[in-house]
This record gives sequence, C-alpha cells and structure tokens, in this order.
Amino acid sequence: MLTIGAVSKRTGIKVPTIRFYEGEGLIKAPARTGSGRRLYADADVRRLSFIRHARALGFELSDIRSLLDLSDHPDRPCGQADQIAQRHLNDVDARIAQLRALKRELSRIAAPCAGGPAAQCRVIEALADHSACAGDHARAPERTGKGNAN
Amino acid sequence: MLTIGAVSKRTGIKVPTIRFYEGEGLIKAPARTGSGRRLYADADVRRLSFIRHARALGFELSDIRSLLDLSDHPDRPCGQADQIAQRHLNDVDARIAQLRALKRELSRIAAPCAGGPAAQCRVIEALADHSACAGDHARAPERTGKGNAN
DNA sequence: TCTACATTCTCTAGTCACTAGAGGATCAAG
DNA sequence: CTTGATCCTCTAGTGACTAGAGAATGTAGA
Repeated sequence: MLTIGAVSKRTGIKVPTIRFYEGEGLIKAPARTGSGRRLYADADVRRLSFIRHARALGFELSDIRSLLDLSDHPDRPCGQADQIAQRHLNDVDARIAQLRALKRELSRIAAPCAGGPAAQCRVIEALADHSACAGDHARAPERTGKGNAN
Repeated sequence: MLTIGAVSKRTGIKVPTIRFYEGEGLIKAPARTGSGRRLYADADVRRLSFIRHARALGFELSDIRSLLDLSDHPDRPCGQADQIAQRHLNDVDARIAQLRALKRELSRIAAPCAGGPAAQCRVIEALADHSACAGDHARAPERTGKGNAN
C-alpha cells in the first residue's frame, strides 16, 4: 500500500492532481489509514498511469472517462475506443494544418524591422490589415500551450 | 455609429466577447445612447478586427495588450512587437513538432481492431502500457482545441 | 396603438484541467 | 521532544471566453 506521495512519484502525477482525479471520479476513493491518509494499491497506480498516458496524448478527461469505463467492462465491444482515438487523431491533424498556416503568416510578419518607430512596424501593420492575410481565420488555435510537466 | 450587434457582424466577434474585451480594457468604453446602449465608431471596429486577427493567430490577450499599447504610441521603437511575434513563432514551431510526435503515436494506437471486445482493444492496451510508448510524455499538449468561431 | 419579437443591458456562474495557498493534523528521523 | 516533511480539506485563481437570468428598450407589422 502506497501513500499519495509515493504514487505521485511513481506515476509522475502531482499530489493535488491525484486528489482532483478522485474528486472527478476517474479513480475510486482509496482506502484510508486510521488517521485518514490515502492508501493506494498497485491497481490504482496502473489506472493513474493509464490516465497520465492518455492525458499526455491530449485526450480530454471526458474521453478518458469513456476509455476507463470501457476497460472496466472488457466484455463490451470496443468500437467506441477506436472512435475516440480516431476523432482525436483528426483533431490533431487539423491543428497541425492550422499551425502550419499560422507559421507561414508569422514568418512573414516577424521579419525584424531594424528597431524603427512603431509607426513603420510590420507586425502591427500586418495584424491590423486582415485583408493581407492568407488563410481563413474563422477559428482560433486556442491556448498557446507552454507545456506543463505535472 | 454602430450598435454592438452590427459591430459583432462586421468583426465576427460575438457580442458578449466584445463586452468582455471592454471589461479587459482592450478597447475603451464606447459612447452610449440615451438609453445606455453602446455606440461604436469605425476606429473601434478596426481595433476589434486587429484583436480578432491577433487572437486567430494565437496571440494571448496579454500579448495583444502590448501590441495595442505599442500601436497607440507610434513614436516608440517597435523592437518589442518583433520580439512578441518572434517568441510566438518559436512557440508555434515547438507545438508543431510536439503534435507531429503525438500524431505518430496516435496513428500507431488508433488502428481499428475489428470491433472485438474491449478486452482485446489495442487503444486501451496501448494506453495502459506506457513502456511501449516512444516519446517523452513529460509534458501534456494541453487543450485539444475543437476550434471556436466566436 | 398594440403586439410581437429582437436586441440590448448588467450581473453571476460555468467551462477545462488543473494550480496555489490557507490552516491544521500527523508522521518519521534525530 | 523537536523539527521538518507529508498529509488532510477547503476555497479561490488561471485564460478566454460562454451561458443564462431578468429586465429594459427598439423595431416592424396589423
């Protein structure tokens, strides 16, 4: 039986995040010591590793919930799991395409302009002038994503 | 002078979002009719288009604030604007690389398994088995990003 | 003029997946 | 017996909006 800190080290998931997952019902409430501390079994560690892996691959918690539900009932057909993974793959594809378009325009924009006054700045100019822009900007690429390591 | 609805149609930014931007100080509080309705001038529409364009390019509101501040003071040197765009370009490059790696692994995982029971599902199996995984999953790719059209 | 419907107003709360911090209890080592 | 690490619960904050309540105002047709 492991404390939450030990589980955190093994899975690479931060302690508050493990508690958060419990609150979200992704893992069941674990056993407790007499003083109320959480005690985890190996199965919990495996489940949390599954969650971590899926999160690292960008699956949302609702997707992970479905996936876990499915693995809790191995008798059910697994078409749903494929569907989730396929949908996610399509998402990723779309985002890559979007970011490529974004990069093209940013490269065009971000050529240094020798530190002149902002009045001649190409960045501001390019962003003010929507007509000069190549792609469809109907949809935003969402969060910039600085990367977090749990 | 345009109502908020007309400005929304012209810029493609939703009405509540325009009010939100006002609250955030990205645009100044507009004139009002006798009954308190917002009235926008063309300059406001241009400023909002700037914001929309920058958001579509993935700039955060804090970046946009700097950019707007810069364009409000055209006498200042514009190195800062270049810096913002350059930093953003680096982010975009990193994210593309990350998503490519992600796609490789997802493609490997998401091969359909002929609708068998979940017990033999490759998706679940692959997610449970962290050791079989290629890349470093130290960092999560953040939000999936379904794309929103304002 | 009346009625119906659209639009606007302000305000609060919800989204997602956590993260940070307060304030207190318990544990292991020296 | 003290020190410091770890644990507990709880609330609130993040970013960039979105949704909804409840009320006032505007506009078009009968």
